[in-house]
Amino acid sequence: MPELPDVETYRRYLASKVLHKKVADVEIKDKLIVRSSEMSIRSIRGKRFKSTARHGKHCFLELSGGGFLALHFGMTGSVEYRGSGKVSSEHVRLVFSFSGGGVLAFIDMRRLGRVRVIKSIQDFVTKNHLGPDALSVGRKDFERMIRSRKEMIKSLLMDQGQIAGLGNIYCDEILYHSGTNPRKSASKLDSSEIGRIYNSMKKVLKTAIDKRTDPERMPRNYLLRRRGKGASCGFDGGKIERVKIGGRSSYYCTTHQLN
DNA sequence: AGTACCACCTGACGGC
DNA sequence: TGCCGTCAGGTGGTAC
Repeated sequence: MPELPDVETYRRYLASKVLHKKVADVEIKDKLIVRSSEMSIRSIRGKRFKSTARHGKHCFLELSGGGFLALHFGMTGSVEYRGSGKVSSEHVRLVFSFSGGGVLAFIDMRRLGRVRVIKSIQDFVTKNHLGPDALSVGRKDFERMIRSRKEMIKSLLMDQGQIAGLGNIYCDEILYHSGTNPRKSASKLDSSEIGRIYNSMKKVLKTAIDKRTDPERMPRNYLLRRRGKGASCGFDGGKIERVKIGGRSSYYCTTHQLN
């Protein structure tokens, strides 16, 4: 479930579990997810994780001696630390074991995740054409970006090259809160509506991170708790409908998002 | 530039 | 029970 709030939750989890521990061994259980040389991944042996960072849906662990381990979770990726014993999942793809005990596993059922070693986050962001992080982008830049495009607002928000971090679930959530039809052309949004989208984006992301993306803890009226057959809007009881946008299922309220 | 597909992957679920 | 299509919160490529 890895969009920005999930990845931020993983980042905090990693910061609390694996910092400053010495990596005693690295086990690559699935070569498919390793997207830099196996050598570079193996060379983490003997190093420590110094700090954590995140940009959009990418999580970074700084390595002692330079460089970063970059994690991307695809559709089903996650990380799990065990102080003792083994990680039980049958989809463990990569395992770091620490001196003095403990293991960190990268788990990914669908194998769409990617793990690599990089030199600098800045270069990585540039090379991968990532836009500014959705949590740090400023209102002015956000509005300029929206106004420069004609595509459907949802597709635009999903585009990692424009803003990094938003995926299918949270784009729907944000537009549901701002009362914007997901199919509306970005260039047709006026300043006040862009402001509503911007504010919804920040609020939704912060709420999700605060609740650690646990659906049970999220507010009842959130759309992500109402995806599915015959659901009704948490604001006005309107009918929630599903349509395809950019090939992805999109849910919206046929009452307050009709514009 | 915007959109519509296809591909990469695995698994769950509903219909017959 | 088995098979089949569809769907799933990601990204990258192609072609019109």
